[in-house]
Amino acid sequence: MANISDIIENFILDQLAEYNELNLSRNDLASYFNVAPSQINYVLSTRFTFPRGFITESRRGGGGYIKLTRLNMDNDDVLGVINDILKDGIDYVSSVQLLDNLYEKQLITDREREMLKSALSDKALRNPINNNDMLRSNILKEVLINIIKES
Amino acid sequence: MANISDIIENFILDQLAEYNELNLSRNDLASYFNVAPSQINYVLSTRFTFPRGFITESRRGGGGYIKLTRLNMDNDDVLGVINDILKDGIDYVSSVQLLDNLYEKQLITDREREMLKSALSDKALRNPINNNDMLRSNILKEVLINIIKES
DNA sequence: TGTCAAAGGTCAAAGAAAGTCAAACCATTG
DNA sequence: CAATGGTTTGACTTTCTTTGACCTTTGACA
Repeated sequence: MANISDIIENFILDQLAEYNELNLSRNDLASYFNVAPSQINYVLSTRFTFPRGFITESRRGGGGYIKLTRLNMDNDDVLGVINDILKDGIDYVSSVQLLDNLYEKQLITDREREMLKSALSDKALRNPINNNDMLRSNILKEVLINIIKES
Repeated sequence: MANISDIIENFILDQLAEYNELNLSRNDLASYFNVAPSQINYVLSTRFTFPRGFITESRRGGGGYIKLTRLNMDNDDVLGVINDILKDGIDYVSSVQLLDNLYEKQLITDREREMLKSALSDKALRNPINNNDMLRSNILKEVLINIIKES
């Protein structure tokens, strides 16, 4: 239990205790704990995962960073939906129903719903190989994650 | 945000806040921030781009200058942009810049911008054949048409 | 009119992050 | 004690930034 990954995990959790957002530098963190930089990725990808309620964004190059955000777990139902539709795609009609649902729950506005309907329409997604349902669910998933991130 | 390019970007945005036009001297700016003059070009070409609603004109030689103009985009222009920028696909970075632009013009909200960024991310669009740029522009097109219809 | 200094432009190399992936390592457990 | 699965490390990749050397354009003025 005293492996360095766990220690780093706790360190990060500590930092995160006060705010739901944390900006960290992979190199600094790595050298602070005297580990390979990629170990930070390992910790993030095994501990701070989406199912556990975290998401990360990052930027490379000079002034790069890794931004870690803790999701608000009040959004359990949305989380459930995400993992459901994630599985095997969703057709347009169902996705509209889903959007209506989110609107009813006041998780998205009317305008947002309409925008997303456009974005998820077969016309928008039209492409050579017909994987629209899968594509739709991927897009929806990213959007939903974004929504619960913001809230 | 520890990189100088972002700082220069903000500085310029600050200057630009009041008017839609700004005349700047590459050399002066560069020496003010203590960077290579070409860094100014870098900032301009990565931040003050057309999708973000800017154009630059310049003149060399004695009394030379760089003139930066923020485009004022109304609904009609958005249509133009649709046909222009989106014609043969758009990469993620440019599409984000376009969304930034629409946000600045108050045609979409911050939240809508973030949602659309998610929807247009490579992660969301990931698919066997790599036609992300085309797909992205199709989606964006549908959404923008929808927005204009509403307003 | 020709020359030259004063701009700005271009491009490629170097630098500064973060990401990926596989091999080596280690700890648990049947 | 061997198999399994989680850790740790390091080499290589990708992305973004910074710098500098060299190029082109322009206007002034001898």
